[in-house]
Amino acid sequence: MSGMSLRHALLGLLANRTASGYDLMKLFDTSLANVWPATQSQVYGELTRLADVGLVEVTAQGPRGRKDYALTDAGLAELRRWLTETRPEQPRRSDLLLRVFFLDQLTSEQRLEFFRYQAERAASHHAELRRLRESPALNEPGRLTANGRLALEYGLRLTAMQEEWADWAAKQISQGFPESAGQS
Amino acid sequence: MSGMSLRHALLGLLANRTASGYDLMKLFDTSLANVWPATQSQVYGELTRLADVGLVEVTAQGPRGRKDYALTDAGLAELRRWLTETRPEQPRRSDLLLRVFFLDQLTSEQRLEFFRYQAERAASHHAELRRLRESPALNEPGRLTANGRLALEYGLRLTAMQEEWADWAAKQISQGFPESAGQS
DNA sequence: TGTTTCATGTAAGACGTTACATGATTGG
DNA sequence: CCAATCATGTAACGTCTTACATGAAACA
Repeated sequence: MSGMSLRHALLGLLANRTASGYDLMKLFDTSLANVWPATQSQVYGELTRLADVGLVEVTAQGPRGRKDYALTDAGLAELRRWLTETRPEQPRRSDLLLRVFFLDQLTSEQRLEFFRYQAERAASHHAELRRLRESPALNEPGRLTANGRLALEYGLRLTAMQEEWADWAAKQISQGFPESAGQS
Repeated sequence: MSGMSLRHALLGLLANRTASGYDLMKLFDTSLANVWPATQSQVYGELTRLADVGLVEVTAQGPRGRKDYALTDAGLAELRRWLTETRPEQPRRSDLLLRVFFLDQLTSEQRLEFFRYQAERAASHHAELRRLRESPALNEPGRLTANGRLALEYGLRLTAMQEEWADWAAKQISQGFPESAGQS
């Protein structure tokens, strides 16, 4: 009962306009791809559950069994409650940092390679986000895009920091730190 | 079959010294708490599975049914394979950025408060990590602590960046961006 | 003798992923 | 008429969390 963020992502998207499960899927693959990916399976399942508890409702049926969902008053209230009364949790698990803890299992050369790769990957991710910032989709006015720019700025700063850190770590290692622990 | 990082966390810890499930739990609660938390339930279950596939083995039985586990040759090989032949994935979901996408549901005042809180929280997390850096546990020599310092530096840079970003976003908002969208 | 610490295990449920399955409609 | 797109749904499986359950040994 702690997370449920997929649910709130759906409510948030429906606050803008009504949409079908199919429409919502596309939004997850485009605007929300970098902050909260979701699969088709999840979207349809959660929409049914949301309708069951009255946070959304089907307002129209289209061709091919299409159902248009809209936010109910209860749904909007729940969205605002989530935004104001609950606090975001930062992610606790890092695949990257876990590896860093066990890096003494490798040779200095391999450790260097590890951080060089991280620096490179962060740099290319950063470049990708810079391209996204200049893309036309982000520069037309609109609610989601205004907020999206704030999120994008986070990504730019994060990837910049990651590159600097990896460079720093590589330098530490090439200066013989930590005392070349070697294998067992 | 993609992740399995809990498995590798256990292998990594057992590369240092043999340990019981109980010992490993304590290590998860201390050294790995900030990079890969795990519950008692998970640890015991995964240890049995690791023994089943021969990556670890029980080398001694102690009082109270205690089992000491050690890494096998296959286990060490798997640990090194994971470190060198697989690439870390960065986390894709952010509870924080998801909220940012829907912030237009709030008033400017509430949005300001949101970012002020984020700045504050990042600052206090940063301070906590600085305290950890000066703590005696981090300053005795040892394999895990040398690597831990690299991970800690990441945390310090991350929290610093988060505070700067939140301050920046608050400033954007107080300058009337994005054009005070208001409620529906 | 009683409490704390050590020590291991199982079960139920939420969430997420991948794959399977089905079919209508549109457009060339 | 055929292919792509639109559109929804189910099933199996893996991981993680919370809670339940049990008991031996140490120590005061």
